[in-house]
Amino acid sequence: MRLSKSFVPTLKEVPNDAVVKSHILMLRAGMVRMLSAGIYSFLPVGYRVIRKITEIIREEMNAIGGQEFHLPALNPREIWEETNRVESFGDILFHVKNRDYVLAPTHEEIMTYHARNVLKSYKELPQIWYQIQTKFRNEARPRSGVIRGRQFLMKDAYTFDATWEGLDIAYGYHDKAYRKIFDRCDLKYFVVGASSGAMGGTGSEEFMVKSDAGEDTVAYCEHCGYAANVEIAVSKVQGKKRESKSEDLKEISTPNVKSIDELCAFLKIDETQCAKSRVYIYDGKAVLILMLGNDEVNETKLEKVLGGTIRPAHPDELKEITGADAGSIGPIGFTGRIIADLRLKESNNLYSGANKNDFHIGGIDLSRDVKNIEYEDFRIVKSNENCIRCGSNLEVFTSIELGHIFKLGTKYSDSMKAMFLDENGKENPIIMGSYGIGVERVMACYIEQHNDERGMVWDKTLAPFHIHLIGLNMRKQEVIDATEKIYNELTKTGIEVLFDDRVDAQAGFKFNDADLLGMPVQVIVGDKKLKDGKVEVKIRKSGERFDVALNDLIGKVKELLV
RNA sequence: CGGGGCGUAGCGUAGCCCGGUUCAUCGCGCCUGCUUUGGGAGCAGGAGGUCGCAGGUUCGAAUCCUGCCGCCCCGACCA
Repeated sequence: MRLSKSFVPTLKEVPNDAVVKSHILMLRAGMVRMLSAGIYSFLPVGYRVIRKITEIIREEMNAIGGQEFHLPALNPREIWEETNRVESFGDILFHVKNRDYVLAPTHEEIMTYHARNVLKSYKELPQIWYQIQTKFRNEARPRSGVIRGRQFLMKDAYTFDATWEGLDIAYGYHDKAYRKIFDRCDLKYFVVGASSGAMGGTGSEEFMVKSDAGEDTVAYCEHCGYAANVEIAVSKVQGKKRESKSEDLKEISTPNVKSIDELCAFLKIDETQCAKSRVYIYDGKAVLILMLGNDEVNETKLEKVLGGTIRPAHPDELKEITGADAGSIGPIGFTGRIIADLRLKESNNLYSGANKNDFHIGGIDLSRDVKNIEYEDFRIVKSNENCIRCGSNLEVFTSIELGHIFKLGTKYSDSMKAMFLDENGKENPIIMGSYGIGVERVMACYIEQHNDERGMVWDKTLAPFHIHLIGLNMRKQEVIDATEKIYNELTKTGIEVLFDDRVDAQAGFKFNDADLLGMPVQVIVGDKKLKDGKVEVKIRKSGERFDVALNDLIGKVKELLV
């Protein structure tokens, strides 16, 4: 492709609205342009990367027996009514105004629609169906450029099996295929196993990439691969040791002391001698949660323990329930259910609120003084705590979800009546799985992981072009002749060349564009070196440059691109 | 949907607080000509703006007020 005739609007300055590295670089390199919040156009260079990614996905999906579909984005609303997802998606689902259609946010319903009444016998199963297409979701807040959009490309696959064992096999295929895909894309990723949530399935895994632009907070152990969303993550953390002698309860005047830090400063004690109180309302009743020191309550864990939705008590409720305001609440005298974090198990000599403003109580022995106390894990795991599995250091960071594989079970086949007959002539719902990959996210994550201060750094696999050919002075006939020849010969051998043949661009301008765009190998042709029959080759990743004789160039380039 | 920020030429910006001969600034980019040609060139000339939109206050509004729209960030939400 010749730059002089191409639309590659590179930018020297960083556009105002871009914050995330990958977004900035994609804009600066002329790969994408925004049309509206969360809606992006891919320009020629950017689209080439999308094509490379989708081709890898396609190859790996085909390798496990996947069959590619092309499905409508415009769907009759009534199909979505069958699974009640018009309601469950709510505002996320785009509705067409002048006809009863919705824009598909995913395609379980449509695939199931095609499966039902057609896949009727166990003999026709299993099947793996997939598509790589645009999805539409009315995200309340699109963000981070292409990473969370209202319109985005997704590879989604669906499996149809006659048995649960078959589903396990299909799921295993996808797990392997996904690892191959992300490995081939040269992404550093990790896998978070999660027990299924609202989807009602029996298992799922998320493929994640560490990134500041991420939306999920994850605890990860580099050493053994333990990874869990911080909502459910656990670590090995020391509890408070029970001291040999329990002191007597004592009420202490603590004027204007509200936080644990203030209490520690006031009494000159350590935070690990304090039990922090939090009151939640569950099922109309108040529950007191005790945490050691400044540990935060993990509300997801709490909901799991209690078995339903909770909310923090309002300030006026606190006063009514405990007789004190936040900051002076504690277990002594609290009449409702009390659950303490495991770190506090059977602790004594603790300080906590007195349920009386401006007073705290010391010498609390949970075993002695708090009857019917329960213990559960409520902590939010923090960085540098020890891995629950291997004891190494845990890291806590935000991540982007690249892909998700999911054992759906019969949720959709049940509600949409997609049934098959088994060997015994008995009718059963088809057992399904669903498996997604965010295509733009693969691209954004790659850029997040492969860039330097000069721009993007592509490896051959995903690079929009293999070679960036630069003619330094395109007014000189010898440079024109040499670059044209190189361009034609490289192209002929199947190498993808971006040819900077612009006449009016300065050398420095071209170098900077080439570094920004980041093709793996640059071939630089100037009249000075041409006189000696040589051109310069630069390796983008290492910055290394060397001269190559014109006659050896094709061979050398091929060698570099292996 | 809550909180915060922003909206001036293709991009990045000054001016806004304190309305008026600095009122539409500057850099990059763009066009023409000449020069230059291995790390975002030099000189000369030039094009490009409903100051997000709509009202209002005022003799006078980019500037003050109200409403709306758009974009970004934080939060809520997220199969």
